[in-house]
Parts: sequence; structure tokens; C-alpha cells
Amino acid sequence: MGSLTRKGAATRSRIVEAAAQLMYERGVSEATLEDVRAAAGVSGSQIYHYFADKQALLLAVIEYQTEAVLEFQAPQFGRLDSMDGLRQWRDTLVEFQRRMQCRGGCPIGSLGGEVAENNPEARLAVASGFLRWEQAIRAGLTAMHERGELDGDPDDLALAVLAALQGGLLLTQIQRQVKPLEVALDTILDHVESRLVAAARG
Amino acid sequence: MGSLTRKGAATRSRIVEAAAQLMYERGVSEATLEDVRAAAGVSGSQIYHYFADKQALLLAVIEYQTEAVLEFQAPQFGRLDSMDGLRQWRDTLVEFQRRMQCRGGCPIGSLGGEVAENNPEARLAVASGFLRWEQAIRAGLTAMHERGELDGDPDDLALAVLAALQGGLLLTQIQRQVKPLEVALDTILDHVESRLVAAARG
DNA sequence: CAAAAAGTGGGTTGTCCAATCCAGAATCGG
DNA sequence: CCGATTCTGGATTGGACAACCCACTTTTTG
Repeated sequence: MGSLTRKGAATRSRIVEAAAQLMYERGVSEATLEDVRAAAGVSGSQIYHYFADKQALLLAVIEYQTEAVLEFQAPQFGRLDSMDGLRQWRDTLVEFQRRMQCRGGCPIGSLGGEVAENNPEARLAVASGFLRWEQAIRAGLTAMHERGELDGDPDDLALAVLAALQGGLLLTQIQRQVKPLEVALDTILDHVESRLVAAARG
Repeated sequence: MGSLTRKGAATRSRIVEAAAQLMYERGVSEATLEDVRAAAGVSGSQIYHYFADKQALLLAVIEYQTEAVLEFQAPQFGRLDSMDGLRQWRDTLVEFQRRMQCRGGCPIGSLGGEVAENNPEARLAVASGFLRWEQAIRAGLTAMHERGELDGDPDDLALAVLAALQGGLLLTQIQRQVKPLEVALDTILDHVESRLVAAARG
């Protein structure tokens, strides 16, 4: 493991990316290693050269998707300490779902739902991904709170925002329309806004 | 199909119940027909006597779980037109999750997540289950709105409540603690409460 | 350049599981 | 009581797929 040449690391990444893509599109159990192999443009025993078994690959995929999701939102995360920033973040998420034609749901959340009841290790990996996500949201709300602009417990608000997002994504995924996500996020952000202290409102 | 004796119908029900249980506990793909057969206390070819294939059984399970979920909440549904009723409903849901030790998530939602990307027929069945659920919530909020007690679009609020519930359930399932569900529901209900017109507040 | 690592391409094994078939017994409904 | 239905218990088929192995070539790195 200590030894991975540049090329080796690149191949490993290709495998993880291909697996992530397939697992996102069809679900974990429907994504066969043969599919992954073909999608990664890799031959025969290469997957087993980098991963002990499918479980190890799955864990790598969870890590990868966590990074991807957080990285995707990174530009917005710094601005979650204002209603403008929060609304822009909302728009980014909605726009992404629209581009995906409402397929796949949340890259982390849908993995979570699949593994929660039969894969404790993977469940914990997803849980820690959610934790990082929650903390990114919390940072913005906490900043507002500490500046005296926001009433109420920012930790609870952050958790509620993440829950609204996840629920909205699930309904959007199942109904194949963005409305549930839009309404869920708009409503929870309206609630945040209603908790702004008078002085902070535009 | 037209002909189902009392005993036949009972056996069919036993199969569906056993399948629902197993799919809830382990997920659809992990619940094998052999498991279902054993759990239902039924022999050999009986499953295929009542269901064309696993897909048909899955659809029956989705129907069954939809009924079960709605029936479970039926006592609360009539009272969703007041904050008291809404809070009681919240308590029932939280209490149920606590009893389940936060396992399984939403009986409908977790099925939905599993089938969304590779089973359009099942996805639609889940979607229609969600629709009925959403309408039950909507009925209460609409009543409040029509009595002039509630500001804002009750349809949107109902959708947001369902999304908060689903997101809370998912996070609760993955983190194995009830807090996310509690916070998600409390927050959205706080928001509903904040939309009460002054005259309606207790 | 030499050793290590990466990679090829194919084969193989074992398991799991959905789906089908059957012959006969028990049970039910008219 | 007679025909239809339900049910038993087992066998079997066919396919999918994870996991493992191997002989050999190519590439990278120190």
C-alpha cells in the first residue's frame, strides 16, 4: 500500500470513479465488478490488485463521494453566514438536480439508504460524511448567531437544514421532479430568515 | 386470480407480511425468496403460486407498507389541523423510531431509495404512496388555512413537512439516534407555528 | 539497467438465487 | 362428495457474480 506510483494511483482513482458513477446510477448491488472493470477501462485482475474485495471498494467510493459532494459545495460553504449565501447555495443544489434530471438523489444519502441495514462499516462511513456536511452548514449559521444576527440554536438549525435537504432530495429522486427539493429548502430557509433578529434583516 | 379462498388469501397475506418484514430489515436485494418462504412458514412453490416473480411480490410489499404506514398514523391524521395535533403526531413518529432502535428508517422511503434507480414500476408505486401521505398532511394544514389561522401555502408546507420527516428518518437511520428526526420535525413544526396568524396562537 | 510495480487477458471455482416443474396429499366450496 | 384449489417437499436448471489464480508483458522508479 505504501508504494503506489503515479500511474498506480491514477488507475486506482479511475476504478473508484467508475465504481462511484455506477453505484450512483444503479445502486450498489446492481453495479457489478465486471461493469466497474469495463467502465474504468481496466483489465482482469486490476480491481483486486487495488482492493481486497467489493466491500473495500465500496468504502473507497463512500470516501470519494463525500469528498466530491463537499468539494462541489465548497464555493458556497464560505458564504452560508448570510441569507444571500444560503439562497445561492440552495440554487446550486436545485440546479444540479435539474441537470441530473432528478436521478440519483444524494450521492451520499442514497448510498446510506442502501447500506444502512446490512453493512455497519459502510453505514458509519456515511455517517461521518454526513457529519462533515452538517458541520459545514453549522459553521455558517454559528457565525450568524455569534454576530448576534440569528436567534435559536444554530446546531439544531443546521441539522434541520441537512434533514430538509436530504428529504427533499429523496422525494425529488422518487417523483422525478425538482419541486420537493425546492419547497423543502425554501421552507427551511424561510424559517432561518424568520429567526433573524430585526436589526439583521435587509 | 379471481378465485382465492379464505385460506388462500391468508397465505398470500402471510407471504407479503414476511416479505415486507425482511425487506425492511435487510433491504430488498438481501431478502431472498427462500428467506421469505421460511419466514412465512410456507413451502416450496407457494410463493410462485401467488406471485409471478419477485417483482410482483415487491409491488405487493410496497402496497402493504403504504397501507401499514398510513394506518399507523391514521389516529393522528384527523388532528393535524392544530399545533397540538401536529406535535402529538411528531411524538408518535419519534416514539416509534425509538422503539425500533432507529433501525429501518421509513418503511416506504427506504424501499424508495433502493428501487428508485433501477425499477421504474416500483418507483412509481412508492411515489403514489408518498402522494397519499402528503395529502393526509395537507388536509390538516389546509383546514387551518381555510379557517384563517395559517399563513402561506398549505400545500408547500405539507410537502416541506414530509421532506423534513423523510430527511430526519434517513439521518436517524444512519446515525442510529433519534435526535435528527426530533430536530427536523420540531424545526419544521416551529416554522408552521410561526406562520399561525396572531389570533390563532394559544 | 535492474528490480519493483503496474498491467494484460484469460480462465476457474464456488456460491447464491430466481425461476420452473412435478407428483401427490390435504383442504375447501358448491 | 366431487372438482377446484391449496399446499407439500423436493429436485433442477440456468445465470449471475464475487473471488481467486496464473503466466506473461509493460512501465516506472531509484
